[in-house]
Amino acid sequence: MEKISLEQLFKENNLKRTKLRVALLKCFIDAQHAQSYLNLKESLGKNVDKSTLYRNLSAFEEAGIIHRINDHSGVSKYAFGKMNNHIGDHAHFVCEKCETVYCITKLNEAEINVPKGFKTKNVQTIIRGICADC
Amino acid sequence: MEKISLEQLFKENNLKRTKLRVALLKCFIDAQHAQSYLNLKESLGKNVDKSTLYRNLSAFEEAGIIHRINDHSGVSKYAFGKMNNHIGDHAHFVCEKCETVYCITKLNEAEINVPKGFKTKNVQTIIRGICADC
DNA sequence: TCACAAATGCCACTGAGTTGCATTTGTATT
DNA sequence: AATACAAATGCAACTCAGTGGCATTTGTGA
Repeated sequence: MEKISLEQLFKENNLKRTKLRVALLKCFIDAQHAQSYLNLKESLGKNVDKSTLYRNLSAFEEAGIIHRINDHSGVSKYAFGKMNNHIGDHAHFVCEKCETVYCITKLNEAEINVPKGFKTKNVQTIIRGICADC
Repeated sequence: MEKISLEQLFKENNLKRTKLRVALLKCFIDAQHAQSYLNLKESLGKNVDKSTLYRNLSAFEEAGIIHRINDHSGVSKYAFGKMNNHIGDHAHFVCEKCETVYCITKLNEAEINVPKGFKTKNVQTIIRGICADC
């Protein structure tokens, strides 16, 4: 767990330091798991605007501050840190009981046999199972 | 490519043989790639009812005749055959240019390091890249 | 403190997928 | 073949995640 300077994050990415953004980043830093729009809205208080929140999530994602996770639940989840697009570098574990999404790093590289003529750019892996808490 | 008896499929799964279902199954048998709701509607003619089509897709999925694929595009795609839920058994290749989804079988087993206390049930893999046709 | 782009809030919209319900159709039985 | 009943269909209205337009507000650099 390394220390993060919010001010630096904003500066580096040409993002204005608004109250919502500070609160939002804190949510991500505090969160040990991936957060959905609803999780975040809950944490931030009910009076957060949907569009604004989604726009900030997109902005943060574009800046590489967070990454979006599709866990096949139908709602996107977001987690702190840049999604590394190299093969076998980043996987997501979805608990079938509590639906919590964990980011799993340093997954062994999987040798993927794609047919001739196909070019692999990146591989995303969803592992379903039961987490340690359940 | 093995021969498939439609009648048998219907019988085995207690599904009534309706015109739409026959046509729908033919779409899947003919299709070399995964099909979205819109693809199927296109193939079947515009006057197909949305609910009915979706209900049939669910019925076929439940019967194990087709499987649903989440390729992270926001729309589900469906392909003939049962999705095998064993680790490393079935992956999907999504072309970044034409958005076609290919089912890739016999992918080498990936050794997944999940943290202690986590129990893996199945692994789904999405490979993004460029297909042979693009 | 001024000026302006960027961010916000509100509202209406899109698009995938679902649900309730009345009508129709496939099939098993007489 | 006629019947009877469950299953399938068609239609309309709905849910829910996420987006887009636009007027207002706010952060920041000059």
